[in-house]
Amino acid sequence: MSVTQQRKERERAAREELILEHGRRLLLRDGFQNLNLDELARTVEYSKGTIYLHFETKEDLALAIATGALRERAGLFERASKFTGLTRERMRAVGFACCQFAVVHRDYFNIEMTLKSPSFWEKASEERRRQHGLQASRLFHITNTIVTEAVRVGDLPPGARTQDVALSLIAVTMGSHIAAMQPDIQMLCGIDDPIAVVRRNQDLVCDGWGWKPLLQDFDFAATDRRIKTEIFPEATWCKV
Amino acid sequence: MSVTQQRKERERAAREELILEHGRRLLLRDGFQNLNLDELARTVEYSKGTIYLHFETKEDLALAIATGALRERAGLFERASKFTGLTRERMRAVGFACCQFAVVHRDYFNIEMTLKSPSFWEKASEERRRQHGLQASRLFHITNTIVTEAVRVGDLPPGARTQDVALSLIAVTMGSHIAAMQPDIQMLCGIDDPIAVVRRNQDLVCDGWGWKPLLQDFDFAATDRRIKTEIFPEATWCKV
DNA sequence: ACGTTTATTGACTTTAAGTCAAAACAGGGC
DNA sequence: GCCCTGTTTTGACTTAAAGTCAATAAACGT
Repeated sequence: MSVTQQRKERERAAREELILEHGRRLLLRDGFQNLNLDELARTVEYSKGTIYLHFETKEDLALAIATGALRERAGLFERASKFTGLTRERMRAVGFACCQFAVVHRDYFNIEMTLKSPSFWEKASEERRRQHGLQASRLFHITNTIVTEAVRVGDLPPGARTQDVALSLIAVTMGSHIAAMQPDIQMLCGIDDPIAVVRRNQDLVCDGWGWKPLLQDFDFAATDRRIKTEIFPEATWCKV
Repeated sequence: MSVTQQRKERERAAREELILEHGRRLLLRDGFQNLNLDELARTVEYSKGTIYLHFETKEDLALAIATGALRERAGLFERASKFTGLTRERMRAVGFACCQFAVVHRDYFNIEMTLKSPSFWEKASEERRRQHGLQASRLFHITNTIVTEAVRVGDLPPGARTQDVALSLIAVTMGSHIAAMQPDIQMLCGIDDPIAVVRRNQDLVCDGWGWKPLLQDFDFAATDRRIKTEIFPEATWCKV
């Protein structure tokens, strides 16, 4: 590839990044339905036609934005997985990463929900769906690796299928994030700290599997302090 | 109110029911975004204007459909809550009800997800939002009542806040339904029976709270048989 | 400087939600 | 049965926004 072509490729990538950046802002502000590509075009100071040179459809754009966020989340998971300690402490660090992400991208889960419907998914391009799947499996594998290690060292019962453990953690985390953010559920359940809800529910599921050490047998507050100090010093939301 | 007015009111209600019925079918087939009110008008053999005499916006219609489904779900919960036995068995009956609903309305959760975004919610009418909240709180109270009873009789530790227990069950159920229905997660986790995933995860959370009797100490297969026989004979999906 | 290729544009097409003036209908009095 | 009046229903119209593409501008090589 010639030098000129390389430069053009760089410029193209920079422009795509610019569109994604402003797109993310508008998507979070307005939701997918109300995201207006004419407005986005005005904002990034390119024509709508140019946006369509990068993204096949509005859904394609939204999926690309979501994938970017997912990549960032996977990055936090990776940092968390480097935490040293008992397997349950390491899992806790991943849970911490998940909350850190939720705090920084407060409304990301609303977008993620929009994606889950088949009628959305099928309007995005093949390639972008692949990219999204790639990041999703990164997240899964980080979780699953720690679970596998836990079974190996006997912190989890030998009968537990690792994917089932990972799945239960994914499900409870997703569900807790959504539920704890709903105003009506907040009211009914008297929630004042949604993040605390997510972490408590993750603990419940780990305890449910009999993942040692159980909540009652160990000082996880100390673990949280270490996670915060060693891995996520930027996590000002964590009061430990 | 005159006899004529009463008849007109009945006819109006019947028409609304007709619109909701066909609306539900099209909404499940096409998703919210692709639901076409011109097509719906043709299907119910009324004009689009008439549909707008019943519903302020497309969102309003979709919310009404969702509320109908929620009402049905609450009905199943109510039936389940009449089950006699230990508190954990009664909770299990409610979990069973939830799965029964999920089997009958396989794709309902996709719709429910669409609702959760503020940009959707704010386009529905005040009254329909109230109705939806009403049904949601019915569901919550059935769950919460059983949890309260469990704390009272000592099946749950006295320290547990009942809303926290209820919330964790709501969250894990919601999350499991969504996660277990996603094709990519099914692939990664090797899911062949999504309903089994939901029930297992509900058990994990109950065990996590220390809700007696724990899974390992009791024959819940016998409970499931009783639930099926006594409350949900129509639940052919349940193999016990 | 000039022709050729590539990149960008925004006016245009299309689709579908939402509106409302006009048409159809129903009920009651004669 | 017919007309008049108030109510219901309609579907052509307005509007908004996604997506397209012929025309234009910029970049490039000679």
